[in-house]
Amino acid sequence: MRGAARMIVLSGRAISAGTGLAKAKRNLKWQRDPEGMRLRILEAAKQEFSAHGLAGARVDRIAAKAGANKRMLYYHVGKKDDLYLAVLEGAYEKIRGEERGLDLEHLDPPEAIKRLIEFTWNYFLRNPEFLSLLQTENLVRAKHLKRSNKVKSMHSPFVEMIRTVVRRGVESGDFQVAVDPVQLYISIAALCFFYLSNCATLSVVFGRDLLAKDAKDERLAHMVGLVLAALTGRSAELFEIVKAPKPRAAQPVKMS
Amino acid sequence: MRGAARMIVLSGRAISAGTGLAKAKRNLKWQRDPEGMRLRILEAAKQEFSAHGLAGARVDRIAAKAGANKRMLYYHVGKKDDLYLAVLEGAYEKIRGEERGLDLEHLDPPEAIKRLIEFTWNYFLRNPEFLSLLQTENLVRAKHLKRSNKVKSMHSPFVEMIRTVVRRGVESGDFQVAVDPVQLYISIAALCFFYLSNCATLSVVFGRDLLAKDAKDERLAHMVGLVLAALTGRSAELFEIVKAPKPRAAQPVKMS
DNA sequence: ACAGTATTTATCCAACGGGTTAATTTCTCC
DNA sequence: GGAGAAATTAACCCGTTGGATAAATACTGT
Repeated sequence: MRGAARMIVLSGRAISAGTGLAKAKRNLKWQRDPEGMRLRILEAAKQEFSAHGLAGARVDRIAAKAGANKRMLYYHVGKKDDLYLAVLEGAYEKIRGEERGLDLEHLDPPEAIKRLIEFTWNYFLRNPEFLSLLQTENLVRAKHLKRSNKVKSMHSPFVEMIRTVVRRGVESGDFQVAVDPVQLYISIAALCFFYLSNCATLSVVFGRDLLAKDAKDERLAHMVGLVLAALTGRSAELFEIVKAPKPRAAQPVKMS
Repeated sequence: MRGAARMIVLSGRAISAGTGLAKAKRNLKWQRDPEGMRLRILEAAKQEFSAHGLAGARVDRIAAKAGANKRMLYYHVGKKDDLYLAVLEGAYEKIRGEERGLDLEHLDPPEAIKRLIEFTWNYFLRNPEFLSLLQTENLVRAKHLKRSNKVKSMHSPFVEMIRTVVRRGVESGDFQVAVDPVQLYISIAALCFFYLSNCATLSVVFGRDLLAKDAKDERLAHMVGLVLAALTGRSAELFEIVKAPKPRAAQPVKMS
């Protein structure tokens, strides 16, 4: 239940929306809005932690970004570490929620895998903070995640989903191998995750802008082609079908 | 040229190796060893930066770990950022060096790809700091890397190597597709990198120890199978050949 | 309208952390 | 054997930062 209807107050000064109303309570300095405040704090914290990591994040900056007094962070959430964990849990909740919304049961196996890859790719593109947060959490060896019962109980629906898709694919003859769904899930995540999270260094090393529209399209086509080719064994067709729309652009990297 | 022959002095106190020698110069507090000092500083910095990231790293800890006075860091290398860049450059130099040592020209294409994957996997396993450093650098959008002419000029030999391997594979009929070598290189790195760098969170999420011997073997087999199956189109055989040694262990993850 | 509570602001502070200054010691070359 | 340079230590500086304390203000039920 969000208190979203409430007027939002920034840094102690009320936004005089209707002037009339504001004048009525003339000495109004600020309004209460605990739920809204909490949300703004978590949103600001998410930005800060994903932009600077756990150690690099600054509590004061979070407060400023949330339009709140620093004390509010401790009042509504807790100390820096608690704040960070809350953000992390929120991030997992969000992706798990979207994952559940994507039912692939009714698609034929290759199509289902393709859609799974596309979803993962687009989710990462739309939620770059998620990538940073995961990296940050891995830097501290999942210290916080281990403490979090909430996250531990949030299993991704994808593993079981992949298991049945693969089984159906094998039975129908579409797929030639019954790969371990966990391995496949990790591989799909890996292909998307690494490209995007290491985009900056890769772009420098290869001297290409890997986030350009064309580059992203090409990457998605490659990933889908790679995985489906491996599963179906029909490499040639799949790689071509997938990248069909493009009339074969010249390769930007030159060799000797 | 390392001054390695010199006696190493820790935190201002000489290690009295030969007692006789030490007594000869009785009031000896410490010895000079600029090259050794620099190496120890960089090694300590590498550990610190990879363990805690750039913002989380502590200059004092680096000094302590190097058995040096804090001032030495600034004297021999520079400020924190310079230190970090030096470490990063060193890491790139090291991997590029090993990459060059691995000539795959004389192997037949599938074997070459297999060896490439194995090398990447094992390098990451042997040099986990490299993974952290890359993540850290990406968190700051490759800020330092962009400033580094040294790294920018260190092209990985793999891209060109992959290009010729793929071409040979297509010509010989081993491979069914002429994938873009950059995409393939990124994909191989991704499969290895993500699994290892996100090991901690993945282990929590899946409730498995992904670094157990068996898990690692299984992962390597999966990656080789996936990539080679995609390239050759012979999914079934490859996945089985690759994981042949194992008599099909029971799956630890249970479903409904 | 008023008492009590929930929410928010205003200040403060002790520890930390990067970086610097100045003195000390060892080495090298004549 | 000693002067000058190179390497190293010791001590300090000061802005930052996470966190805490206490006072003020808005809301709620009666």
